[in-house]
Amino acid sequence: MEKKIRVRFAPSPTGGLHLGGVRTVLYNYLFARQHGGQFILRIEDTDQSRYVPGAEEYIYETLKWCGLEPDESPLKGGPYGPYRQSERKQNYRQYAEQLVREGRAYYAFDTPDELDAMRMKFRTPENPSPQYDHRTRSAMRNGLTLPAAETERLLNEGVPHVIRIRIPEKETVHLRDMIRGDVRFETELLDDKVLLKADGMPTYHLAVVVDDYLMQISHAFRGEEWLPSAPVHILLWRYLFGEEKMPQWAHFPLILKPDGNGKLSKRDGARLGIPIYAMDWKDPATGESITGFRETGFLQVAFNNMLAMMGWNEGTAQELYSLEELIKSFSIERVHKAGAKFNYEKAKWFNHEWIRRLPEKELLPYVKKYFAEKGLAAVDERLLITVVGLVRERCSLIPDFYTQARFFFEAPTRWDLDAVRPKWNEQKAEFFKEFMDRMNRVTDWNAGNLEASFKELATEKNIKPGELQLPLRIMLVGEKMGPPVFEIAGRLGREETQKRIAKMLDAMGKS
RNA sequence: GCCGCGUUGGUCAAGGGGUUAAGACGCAUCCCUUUCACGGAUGAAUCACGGGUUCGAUUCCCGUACGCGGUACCA
Repeated sequence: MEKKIRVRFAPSPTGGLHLGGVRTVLYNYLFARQHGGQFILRIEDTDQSRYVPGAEEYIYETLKWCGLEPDESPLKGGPYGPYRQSERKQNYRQYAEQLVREGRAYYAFDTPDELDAMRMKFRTPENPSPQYDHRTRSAMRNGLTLPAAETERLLNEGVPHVIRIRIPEKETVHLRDMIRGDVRFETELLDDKVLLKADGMPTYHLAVVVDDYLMQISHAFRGEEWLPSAPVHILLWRYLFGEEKMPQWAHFPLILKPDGNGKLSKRDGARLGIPIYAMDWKDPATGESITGFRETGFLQVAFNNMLAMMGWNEGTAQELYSLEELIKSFSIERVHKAGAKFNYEKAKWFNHEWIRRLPEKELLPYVKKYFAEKGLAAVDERLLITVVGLVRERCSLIPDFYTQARFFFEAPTRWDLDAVRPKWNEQKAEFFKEFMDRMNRVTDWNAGNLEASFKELATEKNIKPGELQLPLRIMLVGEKMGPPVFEIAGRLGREETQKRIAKMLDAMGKS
């Protein structure tokens, strides 16, 4: 019988969630949904010193905004809880001690200073960072070098100590990665990683293996930065639970800086003026804040779509995918091996496309919320719907709706008079005065009728209608932008249109 | 330094022994539109380098270069 599909995302609450992190969530989520499996959120908070207040809540909020809510999490609970590693502390020690008993790990009593001294002592130009490994461990204070009675004594006296894995000397560890295929590591080059820290907390290495086992994780997907430590995890699986029970691994490529090289970092956001976190994040310690895609005006569907395409491609020309479509089409095997540079222009393009194709009812909440923030709270909902339809094509971010449509709700207070003046004359002023009057005769007020009336009068006056359209636009909008001008007047209504024409005519006369 | 992973236009990428080497973003020109966009058309621009293997290599193999990641009682 096939193993149940259970995948987990395991962030540490040490700050906001950047793009790479959210993409890992997305891929995990897609895989789980695609196979009818469970998506689990586990919080890796074993390093209490780095815990940032609010970071965990931020993670929940991000997942919620992205629509990627887990089936099991610290909030929801579930059959394999707790889902916060700090609350599972008591689980880990027994496994570490089991390894010691079986000769696969050992106690180490070296102080931080002693470790530094060792690294200094063995440092050479060829080896700038000496490891705690089979070459150096014999020179350290640990269960392998100390007499058994001495180790026992230190333990009994409660001397601070850690437990380190004892890496075998000459073995080749094979990782079968769903994306990269067979990756080999020589244990000769691996170091004796700490498994259990002096404070009794496990390191990531022990915790990930124990928790994946206890939570029956079937597939373990994470960022490429974990690839080098994969052999340690494989060894732990072999010693503790058996490699046959080990989840299948996949290591995702990194998301790189838009310019230059390197992993995308939070600094790049401020430097380049682009969002790199899903949502705004304010570091409570430093006060530093990073803008998010949500606040910049991205749609949930577009954000997910953009993220999914950074590192995965179905092999067709299709680029636009809803979450549902992604669930159908996604496959781990088609995730790239190489990292991708983040391209903000393309990200905006995705958003633009989704703004154009999303049903109005789904778009409206975004627009309403933004309008409210800008002090345009009490807008006529029906007008808003038609206006959204009218301007959506020219908006790529939600705030664009405000610049593109605010004039439907507020009369302009300033006009781009320079655009009008050069060709302005008394005859045109006359035209508009008469046109205001003529408008009263338009029985069925709509764009088409209004345009007909406008052109009729222009012909009578012997003026090219085209020369009058720009001034009319400036009167209604204030600047050279927006949908076709008669469409605007049609939505504005007779009275408001007349008011705006009169107002600018007045301003024109004064200047 | 060592280990690991990568390398198709500026960017995201398809392809994978014989192709005019898809497509998208961005850029440029033109058309449409007497606004700004959308849209349409066209264009510039790519297989990191060197050796093999082969009738033939962008594709397979080996090197080199370059980039990235790791090398913590961080995750």
